[in-house]
Amino acid sequence: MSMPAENIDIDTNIKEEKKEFHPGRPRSEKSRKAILDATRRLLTHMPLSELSIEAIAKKAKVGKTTIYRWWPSKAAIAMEAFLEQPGVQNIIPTTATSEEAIEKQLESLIRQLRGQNGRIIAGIIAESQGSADVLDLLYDKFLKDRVSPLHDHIEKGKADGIFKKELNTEIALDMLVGPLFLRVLSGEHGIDNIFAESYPAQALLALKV
Amino acid sequence: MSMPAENIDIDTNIKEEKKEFHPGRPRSEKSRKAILDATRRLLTHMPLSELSIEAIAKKAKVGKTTIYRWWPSKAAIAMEAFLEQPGVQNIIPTTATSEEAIEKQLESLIRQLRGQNGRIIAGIIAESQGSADVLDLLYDKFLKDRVSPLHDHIEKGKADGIFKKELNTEIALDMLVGPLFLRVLSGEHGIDNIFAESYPAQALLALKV
Amino acid sequence: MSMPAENIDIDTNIKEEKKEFHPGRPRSEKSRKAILDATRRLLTHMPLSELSIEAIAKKAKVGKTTIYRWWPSKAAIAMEAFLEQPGVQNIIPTTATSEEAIEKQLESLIRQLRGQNGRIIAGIIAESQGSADVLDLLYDKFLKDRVSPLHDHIEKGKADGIFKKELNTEIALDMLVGPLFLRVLSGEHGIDNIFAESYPAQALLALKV
Amino acid sequence: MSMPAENIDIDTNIKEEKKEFHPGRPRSEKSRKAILDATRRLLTHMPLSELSIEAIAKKAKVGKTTIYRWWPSKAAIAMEAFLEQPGVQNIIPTTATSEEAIEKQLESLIRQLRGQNGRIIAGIIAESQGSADVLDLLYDKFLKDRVSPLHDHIEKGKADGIFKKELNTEIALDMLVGPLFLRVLSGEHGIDNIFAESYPAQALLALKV
DNA sequence: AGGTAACCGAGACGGTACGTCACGTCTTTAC
DNA sequence: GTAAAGACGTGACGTACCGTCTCGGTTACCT
Repeated sequence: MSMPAENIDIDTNIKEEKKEFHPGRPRSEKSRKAILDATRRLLTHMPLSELSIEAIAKKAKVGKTTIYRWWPSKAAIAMEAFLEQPGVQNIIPTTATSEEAIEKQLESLIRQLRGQNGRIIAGIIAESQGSADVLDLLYDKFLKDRVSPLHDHIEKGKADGIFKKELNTEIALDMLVGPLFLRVLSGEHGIDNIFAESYPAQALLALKV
Repeated sequence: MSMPAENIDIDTNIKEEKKEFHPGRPRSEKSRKAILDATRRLLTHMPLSELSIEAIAKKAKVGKTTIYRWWPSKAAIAMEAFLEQPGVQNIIPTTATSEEAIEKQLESLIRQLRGQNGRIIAGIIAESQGSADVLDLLYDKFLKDRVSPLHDHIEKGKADGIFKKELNTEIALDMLVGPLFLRVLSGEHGIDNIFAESYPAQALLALKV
Repeated sequence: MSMPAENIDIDTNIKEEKKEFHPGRPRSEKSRKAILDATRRLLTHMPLSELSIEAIAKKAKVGKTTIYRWWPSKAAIAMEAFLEQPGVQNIIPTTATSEEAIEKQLESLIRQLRGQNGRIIAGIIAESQGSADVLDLLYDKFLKDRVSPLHDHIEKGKADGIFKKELNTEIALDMLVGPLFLRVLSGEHGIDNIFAESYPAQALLALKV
Repeated sequence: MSMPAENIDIDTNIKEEKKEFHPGRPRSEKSRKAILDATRRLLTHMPLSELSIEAIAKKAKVGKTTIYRWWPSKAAIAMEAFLEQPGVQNIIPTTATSEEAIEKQLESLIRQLRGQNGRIIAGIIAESQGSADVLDLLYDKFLKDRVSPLHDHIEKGKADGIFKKELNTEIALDMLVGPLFLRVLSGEHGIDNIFAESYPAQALLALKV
């Protein structure tokens, strides 16, 4: 994965402690939820490319300005709507062998990318081809947490003599996740049952000596 | 690769013999070339998503109708402009071992997908997320010829005992080409020199026992 | 009526005697009829403004070039289609008093301008507002024969002491035909039964001492 | 005149008192004026039939949407541009004999329909032949106020014994205004000086006993 | 009989304008 | 200061016709 460098959000922790003074009317949580909800609903009927900010605003009964104030693009809204769903949070398994860790992570990814969810991510990948910002967003909000951990496990597996030492780790990483995204981008029959069940084991098989 | 089934054009051979009569003014080869050329030029300055049919028409000094008469979408124009370039024709190596054949084919694919060309294909993949027609186009005009041949070589390699027998051929196919497209979609630093040189060998390494 | 000056077609008489040599294939009478017929049919469904040359060509199974070769505008086609119909030929009554002649002529005009036919003439008048050629056509092919004869009868009526001497003949002429065209241009309820029956007498009433 | 029945706008008076709340950005008076002004300027160079909404938008430096938001057709824009000019407002003379009132009204109409203004109205009449909406517009915004008042004066004149009792009032009305519109539609030499000066008296002459 | 030339149908061509859609911004009142 | 509403200028969409052109093929008269 040749993705952009990390972009640590330094404010994240501070926010909790320092109650900054914000004059004026505070952001409406109701609107935020209405926007993300409308987006999710609309994306069940149409691909991200056909989704328009105006349609979201209308469905959420919200001014367009409110959307533009808080999100830079429809891909960003879709990303947030996607991540807020139950079942897409990424849980990093604490203790396990490299092999088990990779298998679990691939299973988790497959779970997150099947069906409707996969189509959202596919849409965001599509949008990213015309905008570096969306590409960064995709990496920061989705890939970083889900793909990077695999890197260390591959290295460890190689050190432990389980995986082929000659494999370039970066390329091995691509071989683990490449097929996944290829399927996600391949339309309706993307990640089918057979693939979902057999892929993690098959991927490991390729790495093993 | 879960792509649509082959769609053999039974007329292809007949076309050469049977000179069909087409009443009316014949299609202008000059315009066809001007359109593809303008498309190629414009795509060096902008991604496919920003390319407009109107801009092509203007640059090619051609009516918009002429474009719509012959191509169903800007992705189709881009595909044809891409394929017409020297160096993207797919040559299937005649005699070779499975291993060599796969290596050669991967090298060829990498050559075809580096730099500007890769960005065109990435754009077409992006467009395909909103239109099944474009997805079919991508398969019929590009993937079918370049990816399918690998399938047989994987099977042969497995039968010869060179590749791991436990590998599902379909999935192995995805593992060969998935990383390639992942890089192509990853932006500027997509297929770099290191990847280009080491990938074919690395991919084979994963398949081998 | 302030219409353009006469435009005598000097060839008209000559044509009959002098059989000019026309090399090449002669004009197709079949096509001519098909075009006028298609035009008439289409004009029952749509106003002249919505009629397109392409629609005529398609309906008449004729090349567009054939139409453009023989007619300068769709108004000209409509005019010819209109005039070719039975019942619109103008017959000048031979002997009569001024009063009778005017009455007959107005009755004839009303007959020619009622219903569907009126809508065609209304369309041609509309087209004439953007093109002097169509205005000339309207005068030469339609108005000249039907309206000018009234001029002399008005003068004669004034001389005979039947009509008001103070009336300007030109203006009186406009007063005779103005209301007719006003109705024709007034849409669906243009020339209704009441108007059709009472107008000639009413118009004469206005002129009489 | 067989025009649609009156369509009294009952809200007119209320509008002044009741300040209706209109959420959102208010209509731009600047754009409205720019559009009407551009239309007026363009119509001095070309007939209404050649005027395009796009040309207006370009000249007025305004989006096409802004035009379509407020006007249903180019005829409607032309009508508004026409009516907003000084000198085309219709002033109904308060006290006068039927004869004087008709004469004044005809003089006023002639003033409003001479030259450039007449060509605009002619264009609108032309457009109305393809669209009932434009025909209604022509009646509601122009004819109703200017032609209908004549109706009552004709009746009164007949009752007073000044005008011929046998005249059908509707037809008499057409005889008063028919010649006017006939001239307006007759092109460049439409309403000339001779007509303008003599017509009102001539028209009355036709009605009088 | 063959040559010549204008005709014919079909339909592609470069254009212009259509009316619609969505963009991202701006301008209003209300909270 | 944020929010809903919706008008604004912009630009691209895909379509309909315009009037012209370019084909192969037809139909007459004149050598």
